[in-house]
Amino acid sequence: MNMKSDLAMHSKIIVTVDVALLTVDLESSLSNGLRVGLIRRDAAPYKEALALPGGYVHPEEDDNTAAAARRVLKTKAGKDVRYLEQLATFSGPSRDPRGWSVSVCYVALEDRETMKQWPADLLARVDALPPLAFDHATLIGAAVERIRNKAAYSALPVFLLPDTFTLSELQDLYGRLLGTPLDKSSFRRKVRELGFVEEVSGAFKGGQNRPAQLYRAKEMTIFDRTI
Amino acid sequence: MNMKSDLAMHSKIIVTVDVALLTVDLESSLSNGLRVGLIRRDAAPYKEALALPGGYVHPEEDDNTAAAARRVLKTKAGKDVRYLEQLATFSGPSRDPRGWSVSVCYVALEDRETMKQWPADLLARVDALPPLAFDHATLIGAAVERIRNKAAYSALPVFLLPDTFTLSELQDLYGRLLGTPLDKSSFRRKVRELGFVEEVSGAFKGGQNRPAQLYRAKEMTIFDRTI
DNA sequence: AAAATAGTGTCTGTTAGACATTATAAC
DNA sequence: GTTATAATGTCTAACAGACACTATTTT
Repeated sequence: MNMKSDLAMHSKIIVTVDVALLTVDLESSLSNGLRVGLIRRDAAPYKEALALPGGYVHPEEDDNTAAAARRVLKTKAGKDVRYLEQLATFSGPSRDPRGWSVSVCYVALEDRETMKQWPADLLARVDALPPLAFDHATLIGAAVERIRNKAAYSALPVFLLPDTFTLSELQDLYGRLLGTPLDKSSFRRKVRELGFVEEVSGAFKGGQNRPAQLYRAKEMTIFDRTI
Repeated sequence: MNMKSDLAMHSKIIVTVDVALLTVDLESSLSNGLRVGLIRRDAAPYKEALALPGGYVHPEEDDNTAAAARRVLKTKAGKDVRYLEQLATFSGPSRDPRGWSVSVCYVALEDRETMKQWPADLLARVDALPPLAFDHATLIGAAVERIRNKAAYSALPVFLLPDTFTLSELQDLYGRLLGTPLDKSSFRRKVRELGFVEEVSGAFKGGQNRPAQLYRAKEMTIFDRTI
């Protein structure tokens, strides 16, 4: 098999990116609160169906697939995403009815406040997904698993919270991701020793009771290498 | 930008797979013993240069990129690989002189005995790589990092050993991957409680001294989901 | 017996979970 | 004061690292 025939075959492959944009709703008490941002497709295939934001890679425009993913999100959400990480690449002859396709899938994290601008009916609970186009339910499952796994040993979940947050909110978030309630004392000990947050001096969040100290993520904690 | 122009642009993208086939040489005392299987390219670009085994995805033949990676390895090594895992996808306009390219990269693990059939001069130490084609040095770096990270909490490294092995060999391997000598007693305690190996009853490995019990990996320990 | 490696036992400092206590606000 | 949540302190059981010890082979 020579290169010419390889190239001939190759040209049939569809190359896209898809992004699982995750956020968490700390209000909802049922389920873990994880939600994913969907779009409603305006073209075939799967016209009118719900799907992850995604699209073709544009070689003239995109410097790599991560840039393509950022461009797609910028188009759909109107702003740059705070955190983007490559998840995995899905491929095969039947996942896209147009033909043999490769989709490089990314996970993005955004806090609930920022996601307010996303249409509420397109923010689906990840544990109760509606029917989705392509194999996007599978991608979301992989994205959720990735973020859950990382919650156990990294500071990454802070991207799911606003710029400032209380330790109780952070604990609630980790508890939801890990699927188990955490002990307050142990959690704070851990957070202190890992040292990825710092007090916002003098800033408190008040409620019906004792106000809580606000914290922010320390500048450039190394969360992960992004490719 | 309509779909037609998208498709037109899209057809320029080169889709390949590359495989970092890793093994470990427990004899070598200098370095960690990790080695990667290379090939010498027989066609442009980078003709005559050293590179990872890889090639175009064949839509007619391959059911997905993992199948393409297995096919490439089968062609180069003549046998099916024991362990294959998707690593990451690398992309961009300049990593391949032929044009905008996407390479889905895989990590494969094989034991040293099996790798004896690989030409010795094409088994490079990962900590002293020769000049390589494309961005393959980067891919190898990512592959090594992945395997090192997994060594800390999984049974995956057993694929770097022959079917049967002694606990001392297993400890040596983990120590090399983790970059630190491990305590014999603690290591055995851990291996016992994780329970991913079992004795091969009556089988011992003799040397200049007390023979060591041989073990094998238990059938279908779950190492990881492969996509 | 000496040498070398396999394999086990024990001690101890650290840590994570459980839970009690104190602190500070609203009402 | 009561109530609610923030924040800290203390106790304990489990565990990991260090290291000593025993076991079994070759020479």
